Amino acid sequence: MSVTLKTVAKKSGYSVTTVSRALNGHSDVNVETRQKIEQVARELHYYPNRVAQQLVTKKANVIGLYSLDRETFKNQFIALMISGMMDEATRHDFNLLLFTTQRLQTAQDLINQCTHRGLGGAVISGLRIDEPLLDDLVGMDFPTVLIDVPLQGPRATYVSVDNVLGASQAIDHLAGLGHRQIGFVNGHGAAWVSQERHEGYQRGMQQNGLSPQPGYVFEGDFSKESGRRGAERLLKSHPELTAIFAASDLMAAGVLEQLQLMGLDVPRDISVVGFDDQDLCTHVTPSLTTIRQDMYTFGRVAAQELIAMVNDADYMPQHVDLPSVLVPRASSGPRRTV
Amino acid sequence: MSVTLKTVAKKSGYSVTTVSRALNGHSDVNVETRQKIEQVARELHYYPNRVAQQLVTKKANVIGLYSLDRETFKNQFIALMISGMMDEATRHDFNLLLFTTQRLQTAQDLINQCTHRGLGGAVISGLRIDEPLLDDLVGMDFPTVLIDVPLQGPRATYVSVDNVLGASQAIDHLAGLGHRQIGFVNGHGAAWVSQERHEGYQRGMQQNGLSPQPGYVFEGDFSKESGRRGAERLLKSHPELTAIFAASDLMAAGVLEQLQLMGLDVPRDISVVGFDDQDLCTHVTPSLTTIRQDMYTFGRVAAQELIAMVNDADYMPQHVDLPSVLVPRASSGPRRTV
DNA sequence: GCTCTGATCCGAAACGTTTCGGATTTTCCG
DNA sequence: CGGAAAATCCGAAACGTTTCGGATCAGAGC
Repeated sequence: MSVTLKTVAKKSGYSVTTVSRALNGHSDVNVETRQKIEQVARELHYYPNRVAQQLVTKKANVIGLYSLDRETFKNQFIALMISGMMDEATRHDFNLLLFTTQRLQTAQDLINQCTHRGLGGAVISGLRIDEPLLDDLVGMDFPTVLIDVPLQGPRATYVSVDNVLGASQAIDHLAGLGHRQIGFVNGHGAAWVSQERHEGYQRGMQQNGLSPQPGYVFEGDFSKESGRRGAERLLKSHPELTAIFAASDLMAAGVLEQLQLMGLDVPRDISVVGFDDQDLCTHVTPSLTTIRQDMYTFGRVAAQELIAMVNDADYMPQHVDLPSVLVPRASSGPRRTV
Repeated sequence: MSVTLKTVAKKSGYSVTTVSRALNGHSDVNVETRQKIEQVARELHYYPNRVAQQLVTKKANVIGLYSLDRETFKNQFIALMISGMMDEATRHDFNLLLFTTQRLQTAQDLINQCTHRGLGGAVISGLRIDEPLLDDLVGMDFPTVLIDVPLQGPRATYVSVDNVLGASQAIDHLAGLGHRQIGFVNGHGAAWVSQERHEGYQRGMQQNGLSPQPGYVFEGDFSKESGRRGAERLLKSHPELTAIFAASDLMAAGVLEQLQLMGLDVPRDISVVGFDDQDLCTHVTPSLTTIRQDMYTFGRVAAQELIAMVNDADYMPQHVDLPSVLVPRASSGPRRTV
């Protein structure tokens, strides 16, 4: 059968206890003994049974990623995040468990589910800002890291970029190119990042001495189609616009498509800036100027904070704002001088 | 603390054994007793501890996805597959574990690692065809499903599309549009799909009465950059080409870029067909005609076969060839009549 | 010589579940 | 009514690990 501590004990002539302590680096075992045991363990290809380990220590070396929005699986957002979490998890010898849920239960149920699946903590992605569960979550004694939803507690934190800053960087960039009438295609209001990016848009406009008119803002839903609709609507009612900032690359791609459909040349007639820096930025023509957020690092940092919490009950989790950087490409250019 | 079988037993007045059997639907427990116990369990919010369950039953309700090629995390390939696996896993009340490994060990080591992490079986993605581990894998008594690498055994199978057919569909499409000189930008030879698609290219040419010249084939590496190089090289040495088939969408995007750089109009001067049907097909201009393979279903089917193997030691795993379908878009058109 | 200390090892209990084998009670049938 | 069969329940062992509380022994200090 499989090789267990008992097998190693029998072969090496020591007791199960000693073998365990030797392999775990405890101090009360002779150095020669330890070496002999390690030797035998290696020969026998011994791996500790994580399940048994977990059962007794109750320290679950497992973290989970709870994804509430299945749509995100269609873009590379989630894949890069998973990639980052995985690297961090293997570095700490943790396992990474994945799951989704359609309908949400109470915070307590969610945590019960996690606990009994053996999770030590969870990263939750795709929560809506109006989720009632959110308020309860902060009080729970279960390590949690949220993605792009603000929450701070003794056992909970979140990671995001400074979306206000990111959006204002986009506006700074456009204003620097001479644009004064800048439209904004936002994501849906249930996402926290939408609120933040909207504020960033406003602040950016003001900082550059421009007046953000309410009519310059269109609320989309992060889909490409909504980007198209946004561009159409904004330009129909405000033909004076010379630039559009979209709160996601996908929507920006829709904007580009629609503008070209309307016979406008980007960036000669009108500039476009997106948000995220997904691969599609370089596939689209013209290539898309955007605000980059590094999703791989999102995953790493989230996993890092989570693991720190799991390993140390007293660890005070830190909120991390990752940097957002402007990536200039071909879709933005100087304002056309009439 | 946490509520266990013992808690329920004490509260309900029955023994741990009976509670366990009641909750698991065994027949030797009175229907009234069962109801009473279920009632108590519900009141107490009892969830069985999966870890303890796993330890004793040894039936691990956990499957894993082993990803060997980190690059795939950059495209949506893997995300969709994960999504499909997840749905199938939750449907069967299985957990989904994720991990990668940089360097490969022996098949035995790999399986040991999996087993001791509590995995009941694994989906392996990104294996190279020349991987020495591959030969050993077929003999192992560990449920395995490979993605896009052929392997059949009592405890192993693979899922893929019929890549020969897929590629020949692309050629049929182009030949049907009147093209006779069709170039081929392939992926690297270490991928099984490359060999298959190459054969499909040849077969497609022959079926349509065309002679596949060796010089019409360029070996890339699935990257966009290699698609650009491929287009450049092929057209420099064979300017008579009126169509190019690329073995992935990403390479096709590179081909498109290069062609436009060379002043050629797609599809007026030259047609392009890709493979995969990733989202970028619709972001690129002109939108990309391609051979669609449904990665979400890849994941579902892979998980399905795997779970069947885990649940039933006698289950004979089936190889599944998913359908490939041509998705005509704007990048392919009739051959230009001179 | 006697206790004390430190080094080294081990037995047994515990984690929460399933299951084997048996115990007890009830029902059924000739 | 006797006994077999069925229904219902339970004790104890097992899964593989960690850890608590010793046990043993050598050497040190007096």
